[in-house]
Amino acid sequence: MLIRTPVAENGTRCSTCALGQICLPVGIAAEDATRMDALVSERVRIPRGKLLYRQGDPLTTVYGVRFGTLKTVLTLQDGRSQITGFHLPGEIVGLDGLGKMAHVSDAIALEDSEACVLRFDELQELARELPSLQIQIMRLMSNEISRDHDMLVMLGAMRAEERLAAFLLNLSQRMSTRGYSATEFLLRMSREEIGSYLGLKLETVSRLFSRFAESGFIQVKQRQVKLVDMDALRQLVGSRC
Amino acid sequence: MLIRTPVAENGTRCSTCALGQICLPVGIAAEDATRMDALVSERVRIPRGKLLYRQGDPLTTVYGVRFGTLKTVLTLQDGRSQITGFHLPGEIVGLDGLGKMAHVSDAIALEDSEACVLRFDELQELARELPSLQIQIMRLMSNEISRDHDMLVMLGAMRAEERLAAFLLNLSQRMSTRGYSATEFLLRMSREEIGSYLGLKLETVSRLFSRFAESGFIQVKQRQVKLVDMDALRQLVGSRC
DNA sequence: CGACGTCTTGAGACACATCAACAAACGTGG
DNA sequence: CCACGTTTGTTGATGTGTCTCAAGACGTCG
Repeated sequence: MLIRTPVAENGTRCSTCALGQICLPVGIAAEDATRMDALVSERVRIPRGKLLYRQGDPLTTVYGVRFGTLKTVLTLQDGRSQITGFHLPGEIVGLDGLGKMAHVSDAIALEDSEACVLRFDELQELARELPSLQIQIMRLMSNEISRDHDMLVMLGAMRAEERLAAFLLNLSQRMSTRGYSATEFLLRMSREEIGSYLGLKLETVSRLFSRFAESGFIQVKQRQVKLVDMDALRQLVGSRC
Repeated sequence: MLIRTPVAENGTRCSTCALGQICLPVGIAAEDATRMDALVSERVRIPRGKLLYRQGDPLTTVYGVRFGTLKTVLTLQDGRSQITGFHLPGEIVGLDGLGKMAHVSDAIALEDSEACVLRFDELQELARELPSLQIQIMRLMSNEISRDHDMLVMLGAMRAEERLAAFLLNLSQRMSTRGYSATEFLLRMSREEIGSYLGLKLETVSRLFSRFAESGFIQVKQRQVKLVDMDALRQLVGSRC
């Protein structure tokens, strides 16, 4: 259904990828990185709104986001759903399903996106030979656990205002790591999706945007946001995250 | 501060541990499991209320709970805190700090407990030689991510009643895997701790217990609970988790 | 026995949800 | 390019689930 394209002989792979300092190759020596190139033999394009994988699908591959943005969504039987993450270039998605060898969430593109396909068995195999890769995989998973715990704090202990401020600051930080402006960016997700992620309703999110704008913390025009007073936002959060 | 005891030459180790089918050795062949014995050269006792590790501590070891119950807590600068997990025997704690090589939460004993000390570098080393151990570590981490996502759904999309029902069912299931009764058990945590975990106040938790008891779903006497009508609880949750 | 921590229960407050109307932006096909 | 329907976002009025504050009961342990 999705278009899978083999990577050209001389195409960009891990060892030459611009995301090298964010993605899987972090901390891996140049000579080892070339061995990782064999991992990425194909990529998938995911048009906006389409699913990369679906809850329950057998898991044989995980994915590295190459460009675009994905969301991962967990759906309850009664139809209620929760977005568990927004995924930017350089992030690995699908790791949550490794334990069951089946995907436990849906992954959906928020804009036209592309992902590197990583066969899990090959990844496993190579990790055995490259200790630094093994460490990096564990580090990535550990960081995801740690991020999830931060989210638990947000949902469990913060008020709506604090959650949105933390969300904006977190996004800002991630955009900036990827070479984009830390203060001005385009939200790829709707108010409803932000709400789902933060455990709020879209109306609440919308009101908060308006309130933040009135207070002069941010400027908003549709999905284009500009963080004007990051310190004020930080003060709202009061702390880490 | 905590008492660390070397494991006796002929003491119980991984290959002979009763928790073998829950803990690290899952899926590892008998002859390989004996090699894991070398990993567990000491154990720690954590008396009730004491910390096993603290947010910010450098991470050189992770821990396998041997008996007792631990909670992991994330604290914000303003003092608010969130319990990110309750940990029963056979569970590995500390994995969330691997990425930063420092602990990102406090681990505190809810009752007198004991944990196996696993040096991370040794674990890493052995995982390289035993592919099945490498897989098992990844599986454990993946399961933790997946559990955290389930928690996100609870905190983001469920009402108080549903959260408590899901909590009780989850605890029931975990007790039963460990050979305890699935319907009758002692809560090792206070109402306030349950509340912190579920993103609720202790009064709300207390009221819900009373309400569930009135409805005949459960019987409660202090921390002793008996699940009388599990189907009713499942219906409350309406779904998975 | 008294002192302390834990739990229960009630009354009232408040943050966020719900319901509803409208406005703005977007996409599509003529 | 415009007209149209659809999706997405804004804002207001009202409702409600959970929190807050408070008092008292229970259980535990010195």
